[in-house]
Amino acid sequence: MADAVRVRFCPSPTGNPHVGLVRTALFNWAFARHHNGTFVFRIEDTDSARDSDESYADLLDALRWLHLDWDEGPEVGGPHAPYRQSERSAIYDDVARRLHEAGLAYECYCSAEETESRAKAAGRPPGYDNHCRSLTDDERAARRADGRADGREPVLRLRMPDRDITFVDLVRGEVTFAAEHVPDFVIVRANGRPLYPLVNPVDDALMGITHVLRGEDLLSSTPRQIALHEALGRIGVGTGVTPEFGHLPMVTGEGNKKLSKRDPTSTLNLYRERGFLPEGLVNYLALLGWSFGGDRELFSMAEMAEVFDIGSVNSSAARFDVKKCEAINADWIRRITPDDFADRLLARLADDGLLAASAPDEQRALVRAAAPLVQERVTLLSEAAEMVAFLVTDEVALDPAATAKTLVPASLPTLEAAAAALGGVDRWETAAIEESLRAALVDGLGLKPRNAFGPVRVAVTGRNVSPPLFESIELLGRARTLARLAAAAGAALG
RNA sequence: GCCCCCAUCGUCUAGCGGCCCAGGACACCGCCCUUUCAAGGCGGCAGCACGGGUUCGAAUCCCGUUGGGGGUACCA
Repeated sequence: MADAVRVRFCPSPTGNPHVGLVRTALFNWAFARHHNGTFVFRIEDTDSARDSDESYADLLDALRWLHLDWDEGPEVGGPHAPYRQSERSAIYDDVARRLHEAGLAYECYCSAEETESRAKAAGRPPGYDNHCRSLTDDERAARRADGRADGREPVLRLRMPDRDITFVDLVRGEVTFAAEHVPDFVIVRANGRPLYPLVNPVDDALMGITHVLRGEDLLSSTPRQIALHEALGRIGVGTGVTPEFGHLPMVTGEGNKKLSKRDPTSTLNLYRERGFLPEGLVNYLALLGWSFGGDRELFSMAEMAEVFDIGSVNSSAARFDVKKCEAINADWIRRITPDDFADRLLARLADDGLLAASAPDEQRALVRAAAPLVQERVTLLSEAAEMVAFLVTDEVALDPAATAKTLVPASLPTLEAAAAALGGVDRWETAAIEESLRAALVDGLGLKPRNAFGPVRVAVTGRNVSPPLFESIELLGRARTLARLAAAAGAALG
């Protein structure tokens, strides 16, 4: 199993997870599952100034909610634990020391100002000029003495090979960076703390990662990582095999800019709060840069994993379209079983504080009975909850806009006639309810159905939008229905 | 500035030389159904960025232009 696929998802715990991050996790997950490989989850928390435990917890919670299960990583462990880089500093210190001793990395005292002024003086574009790379021992000692005198500690830079670096990107094909455009880069800060360009490849090497699938924003850092992998191979860290790289297209927002954690519309939690199903969100995200084939757009994660092929991933950026995401979610709401939907609706009601934990079983039963009626007419779980809320309260909350428009003095006769008709219904069931209401309002008062049932709907459900009216009335029961009709009549009078 | 990547309807995409005067989905616009909202049905609008090649033949291959994006940190 030497060539078993091992991929990783390695976010840094800063801020809220966003949908672009989720897409990267999803593609890694699908790739691993497709190849019966291993999906490693690693936390890159090497920047103590920006990392937070809260964000770390959010990350785990997010992956769990999305059903992106990991084989190795936080809370599940694995042969390469620990999986939080903040707990691996001894490893990085050791590797950095060995790279230095092997002459593959060197100390550099150049400040940013020095580097900049040298570039300007030489008429070169900004960037490090490998100044300290080829110092003689004497010169190096002098730099060190100078630095110490100024109270400065050196950074450690990796020595880049003097050749162009070409690699075959899994989604883009061959990519080449000329040697002169990739200067020696810092792998350890002056304060001794390792940097991402070091720890990321070190852990990939140590954890036996075979394929690196990440965002296109990291494409130009690839030659540095390849150089580092080669250096690691030389000092015997890891397998000595450089992983293959695949750069996923950016997920963009308005203005076609890369989605950032600061963009509120990109925050995963926003979609959770709005009542997206994880299946719907994931399904939509899969469509960003990849397609199932055969004009098919609706599929489960398992189905995706079956056919996922990194080579067929698009190379151009994709815009996150909330409308389309909602449409896919709506399809998913219709796709899950009625029982499943009812369970999630109940959970949502509880989360929204609309259904107390102590609520009687009859209320839960009412919601279950109403669930199929709303399952085919909502886009989000939050809408469904709003739509059935009238069933689990004694007094319905009348929507002000609906009330102002519909519960007007002119609708008084309608409400009274409806109450009278419903009071006389023998068998309290949908068909009889509809029959009596039609007879009283449409035939009796000569109203158009639209005008006849509008006030009744608002009176009973509190809103203009509700589950089908007659079914709703049946579920609500006679007593509560009549009470609401009476209350609405009062509201109609002002 | 320099480096790298990208380019099919408004958006996501199918298309990997002839099956395409370009297919699907979302959005949008009509109509039907209808107790609201949906769902469903039918129809419509709309695209190969531009210019050169290669070829009997190009959305598909090559070059250039333009446009967009990413990177250029002692962040990740």
